[in-house]
Amino acid sequence: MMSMNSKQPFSVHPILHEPKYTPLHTSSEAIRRACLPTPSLQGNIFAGFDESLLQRAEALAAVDIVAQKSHPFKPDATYHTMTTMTSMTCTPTSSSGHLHHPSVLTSHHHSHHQPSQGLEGDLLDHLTPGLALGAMAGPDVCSAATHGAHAHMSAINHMSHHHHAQSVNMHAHNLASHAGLGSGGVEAEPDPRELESFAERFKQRRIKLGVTQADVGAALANLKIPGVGCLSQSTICRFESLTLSHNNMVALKPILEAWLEEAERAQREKMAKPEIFSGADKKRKRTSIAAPEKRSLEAYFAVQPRPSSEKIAAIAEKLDLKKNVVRVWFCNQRQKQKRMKFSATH
DNA sequence: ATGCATGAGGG
DNA sequence: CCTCATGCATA
Repeated sequence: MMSMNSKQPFSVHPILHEPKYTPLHTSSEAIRRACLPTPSLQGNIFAGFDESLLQRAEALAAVDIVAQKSHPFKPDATYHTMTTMTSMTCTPTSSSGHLHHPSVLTSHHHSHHQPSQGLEGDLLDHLTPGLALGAMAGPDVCSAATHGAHAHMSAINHMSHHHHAQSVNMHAHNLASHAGLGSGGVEAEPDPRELESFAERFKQRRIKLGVTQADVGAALANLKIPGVGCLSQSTICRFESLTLSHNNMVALKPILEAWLEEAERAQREKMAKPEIFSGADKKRKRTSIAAPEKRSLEAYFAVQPRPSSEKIAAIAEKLDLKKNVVRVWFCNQRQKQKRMKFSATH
């Protein structure tokens, strides 16, 4: 009977949506650009001979894997997994599919184009790839069920069926830092070190409270902070591990900080309010790109992080993957690369 | 903890 | 189509 879930973040941020709401953006943007390896150049350069480069990259990748083990299976494994509508322990599986957000910053620029090339007859023979990936994790600290020690108010509050906007964006909390900008300085510095230490402290205090990452995400809605809904376990996890973009980290920090204080305060008064949700919706599918294909993609990415649509199609065909899968893979790879570059720089 | 996916927003 | 912030599904 009650199958509505609780997490649903919506509410599109009324506030935070300024042209560039935070000074951070500015600086981060600048940083981003600085990190970029001359995009325009790349385009030109590769336009000329990317084909051969790709072939070589592929060959290299192939060679590399030869030494690996064998993998008798097929590359692309897109599994389906029907719905397991069982309500998990504590996963508040969100109700409707997805919700998205207005994004906190959204500032970009970009002007690149595609040279559009032809295909190449590369020899993608990933013979026996074999992946010996070890998924380490050590102590699974994040189990699902946990004591629900949240704040006092309950959680669920809404149940809209439409996936629609959510927004967890917060915005501006300008940290008037001491950046010495004189007047009008809208820039503030997020200071990576600060964030890092905060993330660490956050995690520890969270654990001390006996709350899971998922719990934190769901509990955020209780804070009723304007423009802030709940967040997923993934996001909380990424925050703690600093695997979010710098801007994202900066934006989330004040929110999580607020939650932490509220949670600790609530604990003091011994209040517990377990949230139990149940709900089953549609399952999303997650394509699994096999190791050999992944290696090929990485090889392509190395020479051309932003392949044209045509090239993507060609690669997709070669690897026997859906074009969209390949496109998304490149998008995600770019995001990842960006984060890595940032952390490497700081 | 992460991989692949969705979608808003901007061009 | 891209970038970004996020999330479901998974390993």
